[in-house]
Amino acid sequence: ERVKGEHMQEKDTSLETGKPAELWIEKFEGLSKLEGTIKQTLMRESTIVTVPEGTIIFGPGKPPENLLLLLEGRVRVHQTSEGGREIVLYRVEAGQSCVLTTACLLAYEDYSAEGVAETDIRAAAIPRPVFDTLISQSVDFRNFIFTAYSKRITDLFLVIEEIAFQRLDIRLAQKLLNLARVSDHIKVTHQQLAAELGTAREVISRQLGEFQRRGWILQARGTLGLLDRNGLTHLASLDPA
Amino acid sequence: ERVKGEHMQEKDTSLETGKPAELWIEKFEGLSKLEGTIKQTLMRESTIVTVPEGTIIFGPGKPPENLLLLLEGRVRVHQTSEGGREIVLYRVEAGQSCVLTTACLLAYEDYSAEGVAETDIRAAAIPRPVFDTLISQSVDFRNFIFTAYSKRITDLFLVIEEIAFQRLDIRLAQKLLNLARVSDHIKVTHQQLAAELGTAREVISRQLGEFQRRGWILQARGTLGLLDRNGLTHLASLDPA
DNA sequence: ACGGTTTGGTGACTTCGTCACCGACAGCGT
DNA sequence: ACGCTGTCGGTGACGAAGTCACCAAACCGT
Repeated sequence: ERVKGEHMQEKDTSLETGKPAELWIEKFEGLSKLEGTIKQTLMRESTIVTVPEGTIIFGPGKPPENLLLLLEGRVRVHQTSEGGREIVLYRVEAGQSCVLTTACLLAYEDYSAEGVAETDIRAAAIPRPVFDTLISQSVDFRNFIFTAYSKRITDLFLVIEEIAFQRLDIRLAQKLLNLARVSDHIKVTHQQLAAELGTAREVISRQLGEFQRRGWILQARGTLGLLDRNGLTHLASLDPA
Repeated sequence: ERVKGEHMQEKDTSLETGKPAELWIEKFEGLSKLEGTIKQTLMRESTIVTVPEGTIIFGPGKPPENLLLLLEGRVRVHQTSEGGREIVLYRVEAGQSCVLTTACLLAYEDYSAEGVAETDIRAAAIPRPVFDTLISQSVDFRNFIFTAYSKRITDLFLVIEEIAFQRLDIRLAQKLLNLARVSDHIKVTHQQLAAELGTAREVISRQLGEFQRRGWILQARGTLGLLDRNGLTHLASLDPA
């Protein structure tokens, strides 16, 4: 079950190929305004890595030794309880840094969270020593990192507020709308939705059944289609004032 | 209801009084090994502040402009939902830094959490510019800060795991044992316990009623006493394997 | 085509959250 | 002492959510 993808394939585009160094730094809002020399250090000392979908980037017993800056793809960070239940904590999108890896770099203590590549990924890997240098030399880099930490923390606050206080049908409706931003057709199993919301599969099944009875969605094995966005939107906007 | 304690009373012991500067740095495990010059900067540029119990240290609309290092006392960080329900996110004890204040220093976005002095507090306040200088100049200070962030994040992971997956009676038993580490007599209301665990007061009342029926505790208005630690301990150690 | 796995559907039951309401107690002013 | 008021806690009824056991249909590899 546990997909043990092989380790990252390192590839230094600036040295091994004749191509000009990729200007990936510009993809990061917080990094684009770095001083020129800092940018150069960053480009020179970091490596572009690619990892295939499904790879476990970090997790219990897998301390990452690099800070990863995501260029392409998406990483899901989730936690699995003893009872086998799972909850998604947050996602890291392209253009963001995967801060938990730094948290682990400084390896305070064991954590039970795990980071998985949800898609094929391209990322810039910054070795610990370089990270340290950059932090000490650049205000902007510091801001970038601290901002990333803050975002994670506030994300977690949100998750806590939702699982503790928000009704499940509302959260599910929100999640569906979110997943359906590209297309009305979503490819996801009940089990996956349960993990997204930190609940049990049966609960999702029943709730989706209700949504279908109301004509909001249409279910099929492994997929579901939105029929009535308005119905969902209305429910999703309901607050327990 | 909302206790709007007056603002911090600043008091620079090293300048205003003839007393020798307090060696508070040694109280912090991560700071005691700082280089001498860094320590001096820290001592010189920071201020000792005291705040009375009940003061709201930071919260929505109250961006803190200092990094606080707690010398004495305890800070509770909690979140209140629209519906008026409350949950305790974590606590900052003496010897730790109140990282969320730095998170807010870099003011990523609004957060709904709030920090309250649970006891009278003495803390060293480090202004933003000094914080920046220290971060850039000292590896050890960086580690201290990053470790603090990591701890908060892993704390939040724990909270999420508990509210999502753990039975309430088990969590309550654990909380009671935790509160009763000094004395068998705890001074706490059902409402407060509900906030600790992110649930409703009625649920706590019923659960405590059950505990009492089993002879584990004895209730009185605003307090409760432990009669049978073993019973509680047994329940608390029950895992949903 | 076969057997195993994944997916999802269902009923019965427990636990938890919500709502409405009530009584008991402490503090306080007169 | 008396009543007033706000806090604290108890309770019943109900709805929402999680748990358990089990089954059926769809899918997959060989």
